[in-house]
Amino acid sequence: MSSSNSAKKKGPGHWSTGLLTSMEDPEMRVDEDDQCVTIKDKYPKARYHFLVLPKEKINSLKNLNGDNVELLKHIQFKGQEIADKADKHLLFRFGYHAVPSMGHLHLHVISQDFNSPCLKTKKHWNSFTTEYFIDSERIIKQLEKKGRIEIDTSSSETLLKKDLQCHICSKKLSTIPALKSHIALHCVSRKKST
DNA sequence: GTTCTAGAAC
DNA sequence: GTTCTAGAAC
Repeated sequence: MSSSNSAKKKGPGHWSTGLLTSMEDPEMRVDEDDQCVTIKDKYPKARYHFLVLPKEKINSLKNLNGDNVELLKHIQFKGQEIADKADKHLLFRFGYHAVPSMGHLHLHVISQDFNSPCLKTKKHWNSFTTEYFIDSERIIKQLEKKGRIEIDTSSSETLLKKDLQCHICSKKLSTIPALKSHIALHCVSRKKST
């Protein structure tokens, strides 16, 4: 009896649909316009970590075609605007994960300090500091040129297992805590010193 | 994507 | 002994 769950209330759903839920929650929205919504990442991997999502239902990079170029340019512009508003003096990157865990296309807008307690694993680190993180500009150029995005899933998996390496000076570190202590010494994730 | 935790690594 | 990683989650 307890196994019947055809109730009208819809539950939280599978974890991978979490972004859609967050997108629709007004309290999560940092910014919104006719084409896209910006939210804070629920588990930020740096001091500033936002996600920009198109309102149009696009599941992943593989679903993009030449018609989406203007939308992607708009999403990147929005991301830059949000980053600028957050902190003009911090370096940010704007890009997509090669193989994201969460459904619905999302641009990561992330400051390059990577100073966050939510950054805990090798996968976290490598997903933002190796080629697993694909800059928005590259995605847009490839879309303009080829009309679609090709991702090599198996080589992406390999990237996540790479040895830990500082994104600024390339020093190799053996553990996450050692890496975190190391990057804290770099104060160069700022654009300028005034 | 996260949480939890066994056991590897130190 | 503690720290840290990595794999299951029904």
